[in-house]
Amino acid sequence: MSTGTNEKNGMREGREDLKCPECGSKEILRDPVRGELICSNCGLVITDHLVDMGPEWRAFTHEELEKRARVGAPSSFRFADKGLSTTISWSDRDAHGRKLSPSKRAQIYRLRRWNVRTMVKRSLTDGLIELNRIASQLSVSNELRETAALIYRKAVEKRLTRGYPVSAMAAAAIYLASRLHRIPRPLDEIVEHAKASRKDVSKCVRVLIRKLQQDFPRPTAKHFVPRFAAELNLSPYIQRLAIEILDRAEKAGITAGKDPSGLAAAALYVAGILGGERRTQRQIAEVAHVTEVTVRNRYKELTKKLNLKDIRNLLSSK
DNA sequence: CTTTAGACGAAGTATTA
DNA sequence: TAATAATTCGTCTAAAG
Repeated sequence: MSTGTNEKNGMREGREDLKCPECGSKEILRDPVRGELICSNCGLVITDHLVDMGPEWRAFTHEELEKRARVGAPSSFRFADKGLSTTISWSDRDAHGRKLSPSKRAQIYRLRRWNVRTMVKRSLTDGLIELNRIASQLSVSNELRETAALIYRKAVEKRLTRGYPVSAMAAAAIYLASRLHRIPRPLDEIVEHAKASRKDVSKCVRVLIRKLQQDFPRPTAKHFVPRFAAELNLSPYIQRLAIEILDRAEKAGITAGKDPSGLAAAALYVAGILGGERRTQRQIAEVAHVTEVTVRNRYKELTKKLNLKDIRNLLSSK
């Protein structure tokens, strides 16, 4: 596919000099009317996103299907549905049921293709706008946004977004991107900011995983530790302690089938107590998006099956 | 009054036949 | 596809601090 140049981890590190994300050209023109940036080389339209005002302008491609548009108003998404957003049926007959002449057929065919393309464009831009809205509220990094956008674009190209709420698909893309970056977030945390039900979002996640044929590493408890710890203002020492606990839990074989974020929560809870930076179960449960009950159960298991007395020594000896 | 602990059925998930 | 097992959730009760 034509997106082949930028693979799974987004396109590049967040950089502020202007460069086309698609072809790398530095010749970026500014459309004074719309405020859009256009790559003069490949015609890519780069919009700053409309909803938030973070310092980053970020880059999403609405074009890569047709590689022209070097002059005049770039064929932006706005231009796409001018007056012709009707659907065109796929039958070979006209309104009276008569068969169409070959030349007519060819003409209609071209119309249909054009029509489909504009629809693709529309769902793309809608989705990317929504994606950016959610990402802003979650304050995720730009790299992650781009990865999410890439996932979303692939989904649209493969027609996977049909039948699902735009917001659900966008949320799912962010969720999966965060997994790719090994900075997973609990699904519920993302759902909170999406205009869709948890059910729909997880449905979209499944669809994407299945149809996109891409490896989305499963979150492990350890991946959650830094984020949770930061939100709880726990020191790096406590983090190391928690990770050590998780290592042992894994060796003890009590992690299988358990919710990773619940596990991370409990480990931090124990580590906090051991290290003298205690947080309540309530606090921890909140940032981990699990219930206190879950924190308790995991915590009980950890203290029961693990010998935790020597952990401090073990850690300081490292 | 807050935190912790435990019990119960409901609900969503993963595994197996 | 349907049944089964394991897990988490929500809510309630109660003890401890």
